[in-house]
Amino acid sequence: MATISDVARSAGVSLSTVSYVLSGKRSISEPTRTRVLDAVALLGYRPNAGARALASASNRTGVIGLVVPLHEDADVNVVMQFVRAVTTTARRHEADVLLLTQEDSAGLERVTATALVDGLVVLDIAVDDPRIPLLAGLGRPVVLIGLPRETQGLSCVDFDFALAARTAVDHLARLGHTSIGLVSSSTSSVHQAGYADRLQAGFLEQAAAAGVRVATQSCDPTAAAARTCLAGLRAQRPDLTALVVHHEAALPHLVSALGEQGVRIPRDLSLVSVGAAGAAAGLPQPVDVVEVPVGEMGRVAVEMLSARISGAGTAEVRLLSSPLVTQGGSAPAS
Amino acid sequence: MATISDVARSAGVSLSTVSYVLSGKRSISEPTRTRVLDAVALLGYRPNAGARALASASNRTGVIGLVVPLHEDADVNVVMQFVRAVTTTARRHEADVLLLTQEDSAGLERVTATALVDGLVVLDIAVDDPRIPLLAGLGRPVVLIGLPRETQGLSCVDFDFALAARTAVDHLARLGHTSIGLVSSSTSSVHQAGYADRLQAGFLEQAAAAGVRVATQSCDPTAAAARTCLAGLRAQRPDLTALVVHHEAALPHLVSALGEQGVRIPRDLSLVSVGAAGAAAGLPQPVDVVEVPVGEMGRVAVEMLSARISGAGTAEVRLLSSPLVTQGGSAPAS
DNA sequence: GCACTGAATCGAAGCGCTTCGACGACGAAT
DNA sequence: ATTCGTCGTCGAAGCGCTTCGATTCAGTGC
Repeated sequence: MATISDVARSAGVSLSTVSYVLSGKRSISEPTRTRVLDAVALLGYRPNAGARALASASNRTGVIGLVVPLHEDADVNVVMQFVRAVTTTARRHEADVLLLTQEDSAGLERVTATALVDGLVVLDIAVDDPRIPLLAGLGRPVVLIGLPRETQGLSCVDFDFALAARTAVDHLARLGHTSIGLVSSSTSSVHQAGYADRLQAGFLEQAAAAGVRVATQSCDPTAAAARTCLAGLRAQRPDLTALVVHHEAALPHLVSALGEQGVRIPRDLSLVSVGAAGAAAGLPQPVDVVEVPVGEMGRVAVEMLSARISGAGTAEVRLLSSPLVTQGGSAPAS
Repeated sequence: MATISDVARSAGVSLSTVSYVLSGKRSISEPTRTRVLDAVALLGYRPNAGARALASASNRTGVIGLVVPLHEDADVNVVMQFVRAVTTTARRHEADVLLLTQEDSAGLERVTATALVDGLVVLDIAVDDPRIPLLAGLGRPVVLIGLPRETQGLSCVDFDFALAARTAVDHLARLGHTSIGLVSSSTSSVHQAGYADRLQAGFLEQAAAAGVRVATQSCDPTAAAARTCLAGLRAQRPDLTALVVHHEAALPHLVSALGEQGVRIPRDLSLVSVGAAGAAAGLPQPVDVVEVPVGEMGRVAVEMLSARISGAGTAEVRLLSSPLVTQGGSAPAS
């Protein structure tokens, strides 16, 4: 590997001149600039990332850490969407991504204390996440994806699940539906993350405001569970004419089950799904959706982190929202 | 952040003594050792990773790069299994993982040339992968997961798909099956990767050797495609009594379709799946499996990379295999 | 008693880079 | 003609660490 002094020698200038050509932090005459750049190209010189980080006043490594859940009941599709958005956005900010798993709890300390990373994006934050004190004590910028109970001094990005539910109920209520069911996930991590509860709160609030009767039921992502879930809802409210489904993995099974039972969407039942992009694609029956903008959340998280790393911006909570998209999944109540 | 000189001052020793206590590369008296370690604990000292890599003779950063496909038709489940295995194995080798996406083609050069990583694990290698010349010219250890046409001087890990197919056919032939179908994936990336072809070659070879009649058909991972695929196979060979399925995503649809058509496994049809771990779990009918040991492949890749980074080992190709596990998916031909 | 060994420690060099303070040269202003 | 400011460039310091002699101080053998 060529070093900066190889370049300096080859171009017949001093070390510092090469550095200034490359950083642009001082003016350099055009002929010198060209000679240096030619030497760089000739030697295929790339500055050593470690040395650069060591020497620079800002002390930045250009690497951000991404902490992902790799346990069983994390939705791999959603995690992958985050990963994709975070890595591509990081690249736009001249940063690379170091991957940490949630299980490697010592990793947070390790990569920040040893200055491997400039900051962290942490996925899958629980309402009472045990890592929060640790993260706060790291002395490095951190952005959480998720909404802990106490957000004082923390940067957080999340989707406004309560608003999404209110939007869905409002839409259905305006169509004349007066009895609406809610299907949510039954996995514990989803509940620890709190967003299921926030969504349900929004659902109930808007239903109360609109005078809508409700039924709620959790569901596992299997065909059998979907049938049981539907039966449970009907037992609670035989007059159900609409469903809000907040469970991307169970959605296909629910739609199939409805199809098998001869329930036509939207004629017999209106259905609104709240879930990650693509979750409602390729289903045998149409559903309306409020899309959880997973990629957007990852993008915003990196942008916030990047700002904080460069000293700009302060801790803030950003709740994203997205519109309900009708695609034939709902109809006026008959 | 405390530096090594803070520790030295606090312990009343020289810089180098602290370094030797921490690395164990020279003998240090017990009292001094203790004083230094106490100071380290007191100050919460963690050596700066960049400085360490810069100064050390080995020049290692303790970071390996992992190049993953993030495009649409990559199976997220499989990718995630690789990621999990690679990160956990890397940790056992004191390394962290930097994530690169396949799309970021300049990334390979960037992270190696700037000495961000000590080596690379590259997933999803195509038979004629355009990155191979680039990877060879990097001057850093690289382990490929997949099997390119030319493996000269390259470290590769893959599953022996041909052997898996021969195993499956042999198993079925011994049960008296004389007409066996093969279902494979139709996505182009699967074929570029070459393993589908290797599996098919093994399938045909063993079938010929055992005097078994065959039918082959590709399939998309949807319910409709599964039905079409089965119809296609029956059209080729109305007497089919067994199926080898090499397509984890289509497997559930195929099994459902068979169930709907009243085909009982294993009474009416024997079915062997070749696919990633967990792909055959939770199906409504039993299937036998030859498991593609995705996690194992990731583990072996990191182990090989780790050896090459520390100067040990030479380029080699490792083909893993795994046994056929019978779990009620096959029965003697009637 | 003396050179000799080995254990324990230190000082200094240097990894590859950034950055600060000089410094010479030159045109503008006085 | 002298001073001043700018521009372009250089040298040296230093980021935090590892590592290679060198040094000191027992302890050993003769």
